[in-house]
This record gives sequence, C-alpha cells and structure tokens, in this order.
Amino acid sequence: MQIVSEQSRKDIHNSDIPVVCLACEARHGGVCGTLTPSQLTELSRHSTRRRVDPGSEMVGQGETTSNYANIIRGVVKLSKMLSDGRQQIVGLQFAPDFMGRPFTRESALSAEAATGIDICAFPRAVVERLVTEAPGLEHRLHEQALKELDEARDWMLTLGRKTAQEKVASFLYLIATHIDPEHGTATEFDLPLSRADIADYLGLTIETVSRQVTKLRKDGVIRVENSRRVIVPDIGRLMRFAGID
Amino acid sequence: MQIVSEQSRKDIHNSDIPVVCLACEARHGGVCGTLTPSQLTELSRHSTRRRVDPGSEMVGQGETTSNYANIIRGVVKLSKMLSDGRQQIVGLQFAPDFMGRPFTRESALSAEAATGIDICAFPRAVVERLVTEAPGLEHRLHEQALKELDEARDWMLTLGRKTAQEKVASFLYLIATHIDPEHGTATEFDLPLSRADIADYLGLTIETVSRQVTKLRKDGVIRVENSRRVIVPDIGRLMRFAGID
DNA sequence: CGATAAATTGAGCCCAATCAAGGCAAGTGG
DNA sequence: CCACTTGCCTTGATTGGGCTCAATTTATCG
Repeated sequence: MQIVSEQSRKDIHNSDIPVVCLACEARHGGVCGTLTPSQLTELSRHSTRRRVDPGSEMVGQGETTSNYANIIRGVVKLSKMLSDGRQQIVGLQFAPDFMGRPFTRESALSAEAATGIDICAFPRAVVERLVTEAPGLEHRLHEQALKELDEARDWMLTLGRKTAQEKVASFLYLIATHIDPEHGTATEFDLPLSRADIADYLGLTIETVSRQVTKLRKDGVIRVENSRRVIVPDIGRLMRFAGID
Repeated sequence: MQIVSEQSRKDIHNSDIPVVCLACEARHGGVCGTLTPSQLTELSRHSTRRRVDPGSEMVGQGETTSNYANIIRGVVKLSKMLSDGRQQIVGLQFAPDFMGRPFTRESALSAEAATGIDICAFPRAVVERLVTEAPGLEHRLHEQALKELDEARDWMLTLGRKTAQEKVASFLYLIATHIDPEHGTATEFDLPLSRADIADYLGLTIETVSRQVTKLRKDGVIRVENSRRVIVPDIGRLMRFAGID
C-alpha cells in the first residue's frame, strides 16, 4: 500500500471545490456528493489517496479500523473466516462505493483488494464529526447500508437455495451488471475475481466452479476467451440459468 | 390481522408522553426512543396497534408497502422465494425491532409472523416526514440497518461454509441469545420456528434439521422436552458445535 | 526458457437431498 | 368415547450433487 499523491490539499482561491476532488471519479458517486464545498475542503484536507495491489489485505477481521474510504477504482472483497480457515466472501464493493462500518471500531470482517484499486481514505474521526454536522451525509451512508443489506439478502438466497450451476450463473450475472451497466442483450467483461475467490463467494470449491463454468460454456450460455474474460451472448438466457425469474 | 385497540391517541394534558406509548414495551428499544414528546405524539396519533396470527403474511415479495412498524412482541421472519418455490429466510426480527425498508416503496422480500405478534404500525409518509425533521430518527434507523447487515453477513458464513450440524447448532445459539439474553452457562427456551422454517433459514431440508437435532440430543449438547422446547446445559459447548471460535 | 501459480479434468467418496413410511398430538365428528 | 383426519416431526433407505484427492494442462513471470 504505497501513497500515490502527496500534493497539497489546500483549497484553491478561485474555486470552491478542492482540486483533488474536481478530478475525482467518485466526486458525485461516493459520499462526497452531499457535502458543501467547505465540508468537502475539510474532508479533503485529511484525505489520502492510495493505490493497493491485488490480494493485499486492507483491514483484518477483528482489527481496529482507523479509516473510512471511497473506492475510486477496482473491486474490494469483504470476507469472514471460521477458526479452521473456511472462508466466505460476504460482499463485493465496486467503485464508487463507500467502505467502512460506521459507528464501530472493531471490524467484523476483513477487506482485501480483489483487483488493483485506488482509494481515497479519511480518518474515522473526521467522518464522524462531519456526520453530526451534515445530515445529508448520514442519509447517504444510510442508503449505502440499505443497498448492501439488500444485496446481502439476495445473496443469502443464492447461497442457501441455489444449485452450483445457478450459483455460478448468478455470479456471472452480478459481475455483468456491475462491470458493464449499459449492456444490451450481449455483454463482455473481465472477471475481477480468481476461481478461488469465486468459490469463496459462492460457498463452493474451486473445482466445482471450474466445472460449472465449463458446463455453461458447453451449453452455449457463455464464451470464455481466457480464464478471466467472459462473453455473454444473451443476458436473458444467463438469467434463466441463474434462476432469476 | 384484526385491530386490537382503537382508543384515542390524543396527548394527555398533564403528561408529555402519549398514553399508548407510556405502556409500550418498545418505548425505548424501537425507533421511538429518539423522538421528542411532540414528535412521539404526532407519530402515535397515526399509529395503530395490531395483533397478527402466526403464519399470516404481512407483506408479500414485490408488493408495495404502505406501513412501517415496531414489533412489540413476537418474531417475524423475512424471506425470499425463487419462482419455482424454493424459499430462503433472510432474516428474523425480534421485539423491539423496527420493521420496514426505508426509502423504497416495493418490498424485495416477504414478511410473515413466525409466532403470534403485536406490532405498532405507522403510515410510511409520517415516518418519512419525521425523518427529515429529526436527525436522531434517521440515525436510529441507520444503526438498525447496520445491525441487520452485520447479522446478514454472519449468516452468509453459516449458509455458505458450515455443515448441517454446525448450521443447526448456530441456529439454536442464535435463538438462545435472542430469546434469553441474560443466560448464564445454561439456558432453556421455546423455538419460535417450526422445523420447516428452520430448514428455510438454514438452507436445509426439514429431514436434515430433524436428524441434526436428534444428533445434538444424542451427543448431549441439548435436551429436547418436546419438539419446540429446548434445554442447553452448556452454551459454550453448543458454540463449539456451531463452529463459533 | 524454466519455474511457479492458476485453472482444468478425472475418479471416488460422502454428506445432505430425495423418496417413503410411520409416530405423535391435537382436533373433529359420529 | 373412539375412529378418523390433519399437521408436524422423526426415522429409514437410497440417490446424487458437490467435495476430496490427484494428475494434467494452461497461464504468468522472472
């Protein structure tokens, strides 16, 4: 985790918005959109932009967190582990999601970069003070929590009741809709997760994931250029294989 | 779903708190705790107390919701269904939880009374107006959402990675800690869910649930008075069977 | 190119699902 | 009061989907 930019965060006199925020890809999508220019300046003064390599752990299960962050680029996986090493990914976060569990110091899960990512990190104290001053900020965080809750519950149905085939199809559908939101009937994308990660997300083994991908390919539901690149000729057909309506 | 009390909700001149709220078991635990007396009066003016019989559906998947509610007594199960009928319970709510998904009109899940329950229901419009006036209310709803998110993610680990034995033990542990919070090392309680519901919550079949309960009984982890009443002589041992630390 | 990790494929097994039968308690009607 | 039904739970026998273990193949990278 190396610091990429250390340029001054001071406000610019001829603009209300801090320079670092002006060029930020998460300027409107993250939590920043609700802040006034002066609040944004205050936040940006304490923020640091970081690049994190794929596979490196950002927060460990049970650790005390000192930061919140916006994801500027890439995919983060949130996972939980049993004492004997069995692991379950409980959520994926895509740019420009907000990362961090408000109002709790100790993290109940671990956060790891699935791909290379860029984040904009803020000290928890600054965020928590801003929350009390800007009701719009808490509202935004609330909505993000509700979105994650909806996603978690959707995934519980997948984990508890779907077959391996449906699970893999559901995962591909999830990625398709998140990576390539303006898809037509056909779409194409790179998987942000390894087979091992996909297995941990679906509650399966690597081998089963691999076999089901092969099966979907043989059934003509997907085409596989290499192990990461996937082409979906007909999203509706993929949805049917995923058990979605 | 019959209306139990229709008494006047008007404020009493010699008290700041509405009468119906004074005697309410959820007065402090639900969302009401953060409101000022006048806001509480406003809310209570539009609230209706209802009793709902076990098994009756309160909100259907895909329906438009018109109400929020506090659970005064009993257990509510939140579930999702696939088109072919496979079902997964994605959450349980106990008194004095708040029920309802803020900021969304269409429900993504169905809510059904697991036991007999009492609720205090409010029109969504009243709640949503109060949210804009009382930042403390949004904060309380936010915390409830975060709590539910934590619980959902815990359960994802159970659904995805635990064995049938561990799942059933995890369920018993969950109920033990929610029904009888001030337990010592031993505890005893009635299961609020039928075998079919437990199966839907654990992503198992009723037969497997039944077999695992029998197995836990034969292993001396629990004693079973009748199919509903369970005695746990040693919570720590149950936790170990549940794969918790 | 060789080295190492990631992914695929195969063979056999095991845990939980399925299919089927029976028990138990509460309710119903003759 | 007893036969019958109904709902819920348990138990047994069998099947099968996904796991385990092992061998190859394919990608990645110095």
